Amino acid sequence: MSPRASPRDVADRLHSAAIHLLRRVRRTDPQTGVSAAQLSALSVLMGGPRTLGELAAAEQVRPPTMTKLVQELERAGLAARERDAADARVVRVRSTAKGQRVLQRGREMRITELERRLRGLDATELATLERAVGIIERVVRD
Amino acid sequence: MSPRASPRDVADRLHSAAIHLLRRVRRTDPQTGVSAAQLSALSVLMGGPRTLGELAAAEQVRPPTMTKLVQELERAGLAARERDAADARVVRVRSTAKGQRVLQRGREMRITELERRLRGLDATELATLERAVGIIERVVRD
DNA sequence: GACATTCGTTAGGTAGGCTAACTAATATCA
DNA sequence: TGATATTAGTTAGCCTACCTAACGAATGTC
Repeated sequence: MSPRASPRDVADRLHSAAIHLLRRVRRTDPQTGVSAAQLSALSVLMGGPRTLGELAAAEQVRPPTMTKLVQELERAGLAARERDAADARVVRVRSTAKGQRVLQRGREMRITELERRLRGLDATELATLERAVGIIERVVRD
Repeated sequence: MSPRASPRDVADRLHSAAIHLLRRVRRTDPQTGVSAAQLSALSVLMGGPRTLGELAAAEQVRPPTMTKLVQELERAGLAARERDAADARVVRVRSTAKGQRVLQRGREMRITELERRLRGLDATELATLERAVGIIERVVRD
């Protein structure tokens, strides 16, 4: 067994790995027609409508950023906005059928390369990755 | 035990986790005065001077993007440009001593933010992350 | 010497992020 | 009840990071 890794070592390597991973998948980006930020927001909406604030929190961006992003999605016909009946301040965002189709297709193109590489892993490694992803999401969400 | 995750699911969530992780650590960048792109370019220059084209290729961006980036680095005194003696078309870029110091410090701030979050994990989780990072590095390296 | 190629820059556009300041709606409480 | 505070989202304005197209200057080729 290797000596126990310090949080600092893991942080350093995790950071580096994340950069390299994203650079890798980014290469196929232009072919998808949908940006990473849009895909990511759409995937949150797959779980059902969200208020703009919830979306911003889920995506870990500020509200004005999400306002713009949703405007883009709306213009592209991928999402729709509705005022809440009970509280007229809130804006409810939902993905359209088209949005769901595009998400499916765009996501596929984006991660196909990554997926192909993961196929070479054995079940144990895959399970480790899965657990790690859960930990990362939790740690980052905070 | 949850049903075994498919490579596709893991790829999807891993991709998403990487996006969120980098968004998070990027927030400390403004305090360093150096952006992520600049840090990344600087780290390439640590390996010695590069032509602008080589830098662009290494960073997987187009030449005009790198032109601007290097102009910023130069303005900040972090890198220097020199015309090649043999071929007057090429521009050779090297990092300055200040650039190297700033790279070190900026990288540290990013890592520290992440590290702070990892401190909350127990030993098992940290070990899982460590193994996962190794797997990711191997998978992405190709 | 004419032409093609290569390297880098300029010009102009898009997306994605931020803060500050605003409007509108709702909640609180004297 | 009416004044005040809080909350949700938008607008305005700025920045960085990317892109393509078009260009100038230097070099290579025939």
